[in-house]
Amino acid sequence: MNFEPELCQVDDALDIIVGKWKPIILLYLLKNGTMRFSELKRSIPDITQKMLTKHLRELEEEYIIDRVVYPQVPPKVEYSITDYGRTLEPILVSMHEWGLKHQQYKQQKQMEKASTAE
Amino acid sequence: MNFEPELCQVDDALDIIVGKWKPIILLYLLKNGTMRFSELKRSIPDITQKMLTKHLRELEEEYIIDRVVYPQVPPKVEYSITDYGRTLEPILVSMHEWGLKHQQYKQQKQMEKASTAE
DNA sequence: CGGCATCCCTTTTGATACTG
DNA sequence: CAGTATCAAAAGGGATGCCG
Repeated sequence: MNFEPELCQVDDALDIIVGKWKPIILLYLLKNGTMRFSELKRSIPDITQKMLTKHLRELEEEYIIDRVVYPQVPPKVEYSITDYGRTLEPILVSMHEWGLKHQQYKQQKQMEKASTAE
Repeated sequence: MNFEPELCQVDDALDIIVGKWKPIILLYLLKNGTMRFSELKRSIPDITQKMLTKHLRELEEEYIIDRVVYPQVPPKVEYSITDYGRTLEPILVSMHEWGLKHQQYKQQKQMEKASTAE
C-alpha cells in the first residue's frame, strides 16, 4: 500500500457498485453492452421496477451507463455500459474471483471447526 | 468476463468490505499489522465504540482479522490482519485508485456541463 | 480498557397501485 | 413499455449509560 488510510478513496468506488442489485446489473451490461429496460427486468426476476429504475439512474449519474430513449409508442429505452464504465470491469472480476475463493475458504474453516469439536 | 452474471459472487466479496468504517479499519490493519482497540479508536475519531466493535467482530467472523485478548487488568485486546485477510489488499488498492480517478473524471464532466450551459 | 444493552433516527428496500 | 407515487418494512448506524 502506498497511501495513507486517512486519504482512503475506497468509499468513492464502493458508493457506485454498492446497492442490492447493482453488481448484477453491471455484469449484464458489461456482458451484453446494450439492453432494454424490460430485458434487464426479465434477466433479474426478483428485482422490482422501482429498484431497477433507481439503480440505473444512479449509474447514469456517475457516467457508468448511458440511457437512450426512443420516442415511440410503446416506449423503448436502452441502457448501455460506457467506455468509462468498462474501467470497473477488472475490479468486479477480481471481486467475483475473490468471492469464489472465499466460499471455499469458509467451508474449509468450518469443517476444521466441526472436526475439532468432536 | 468469463463468468455468467447469474453466477456472480461479487456480493460475497462486497459483504465483507461494505460497512461505513470497514475500508478504513482494513487499511489501518493492513498498514500496521496489529493494533489495539483503543489505538484503532484514536485513529478513526468519528467512529463509535459500538460500530468499531461490530465491524471488528464481522471481520473476525470472516477470518480476515484475528482477535487476541490478554487476560489482564485493565484489559488489552489486539487485532491483526490475517494472511488470508491480506488477499483483499489488491482489491482495496484497485478501488482506491479507481476512486481517485473517478473524482477527477466527475469534475471534468461537470465542468463540461457548466461550460455548455452558458 | 474494551466492551454490551437500549433506545432512536435515517437510509435502503419492497409491495402495490397507477400512468403517458 | 417504462416508468411514478405512496406506504410499509427492514437494515444500518448513532447516542448514551452501565459493567467486569
